[in-house]
Amino acid sequence: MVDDEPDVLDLVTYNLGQAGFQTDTAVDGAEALRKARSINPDLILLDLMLPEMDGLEVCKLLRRDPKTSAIPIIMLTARASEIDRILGLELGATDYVPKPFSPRELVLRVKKRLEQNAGPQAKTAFIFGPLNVDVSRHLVTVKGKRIELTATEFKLLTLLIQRIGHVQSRDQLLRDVWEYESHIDTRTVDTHMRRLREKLGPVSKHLDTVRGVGYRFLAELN
Amino acid sequence: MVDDEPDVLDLVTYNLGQAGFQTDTAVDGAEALRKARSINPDLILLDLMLPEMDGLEVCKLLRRDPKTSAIPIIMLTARASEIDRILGLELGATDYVPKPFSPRELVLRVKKRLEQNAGPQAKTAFIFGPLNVDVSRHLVTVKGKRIELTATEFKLLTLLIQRIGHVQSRDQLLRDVWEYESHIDTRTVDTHMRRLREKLGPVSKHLDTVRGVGYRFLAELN
DNA sequence: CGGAACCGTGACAAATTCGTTACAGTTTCA
DNA sequence: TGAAACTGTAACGAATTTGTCACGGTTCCG
Repeated sequence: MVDDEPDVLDLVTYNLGQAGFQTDTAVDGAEALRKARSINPDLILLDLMLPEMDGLEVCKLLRRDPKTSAIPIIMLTARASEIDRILGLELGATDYVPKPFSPRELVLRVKKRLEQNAGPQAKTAFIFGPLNVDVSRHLVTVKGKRIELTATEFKLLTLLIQRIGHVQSRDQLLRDVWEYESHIDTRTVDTHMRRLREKLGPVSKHLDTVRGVGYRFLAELN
Repeated sequence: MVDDEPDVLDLVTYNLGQAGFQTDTAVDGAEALRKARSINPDLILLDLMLPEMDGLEVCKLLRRDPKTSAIPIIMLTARASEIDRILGLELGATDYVPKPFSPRELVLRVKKRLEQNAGPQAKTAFIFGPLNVDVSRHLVTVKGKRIELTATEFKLLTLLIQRIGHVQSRDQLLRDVWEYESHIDTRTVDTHMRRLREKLGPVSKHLDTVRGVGYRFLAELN
């Protein structure tokens, strides 16, 4: 959500959180653009009255960028004129909610919009610096260059990404990637991890070994 | 429990004590916030009618603070209106009990709520001043700087944190961290504690030796 | 006060973990 | 059918972790 009023941000993100959504916030257009490109959110709540770059401009830039052009944008504003609404929608807003609004109504609209998107456009693409992973396309690229992974390697990578930050023990990975049902003593996870790291090159630094525990995918490298 | 009526406080805490719960009390919002942050209770009983800062405000602040945001809050009040209830629930209350109430009913509700929390929503992130510990991410930071702990050190730290304030004997730690099944005479707990303290630096003051008994994690440093 | 128990500390060696190489069986595909 | 790719296992060794021992300072109690 993009809004320069902290109270509104807090109230709406709280309500969305209660409804089960993960949220992130930005207080101005520049931050919004940056985050949209790096996080690739499922939907953006965009206030029109922003400091410096107004919401319409932000919307325009989001729509122009291939990385963000498909993200649904719900515009929020106290502006009631028909011209503003139409302009916003023409510039690419998905929907329009006038302020003041009830958080419940907003949550309901967000829910509905995401349900509509759940089918063909569910989030399946992840970006981490030079690494792009598109799950539905079975596509991994590093700096735009395509990396060929085997089925098992791809499954391992995407599972770690989906559980980003959380350490997965070898037994967990055997259960969830290999679908083993009981504990066995094997080094096969280690071997696949090595192969995956080889193929990914330097971005394999995102694949972190926690000694004595397991592996995890790091969103950020320090 | 937070209430400005001493009779109510005494009655409820007595009944909760009889039911086996440890309790602590606050008579106003400021005290409640301070204690919630330092004690990190399993649940808060919060009266709406408080002097100075009312219960809704306290609830709001508790929910905003990462340290206290996950604590279940049961609201107590003589206010019967639906608006207040919805507002309270929207601000983050877990449940709502109208005054006057039977202490028995309250204890039962507390019990049920705590049982519901015992399973899938167990806490995995802890904050103590500069120290952050995130169990599922296997992440420990001090002043934002990541601290690398070995598997055993991490296990020892998190177990003491989960049993915060309670002294764990060496035998208990050997059983629960090392998974030894019978008593052995060893100094290995002491050694790991030393290593953990070394890595944590000044915040290791939270790791307290109780001579002749064992070790505990202190929520606050005096 | 002195002795015994306790615990922090430094040093060392054994144990464990995991990256790596190599190999062989299985599967896939032209 | 045969070659290539995939997958899992075994063995080796480097790095890290772990546990033990001995010493000495601190605390407690008779």
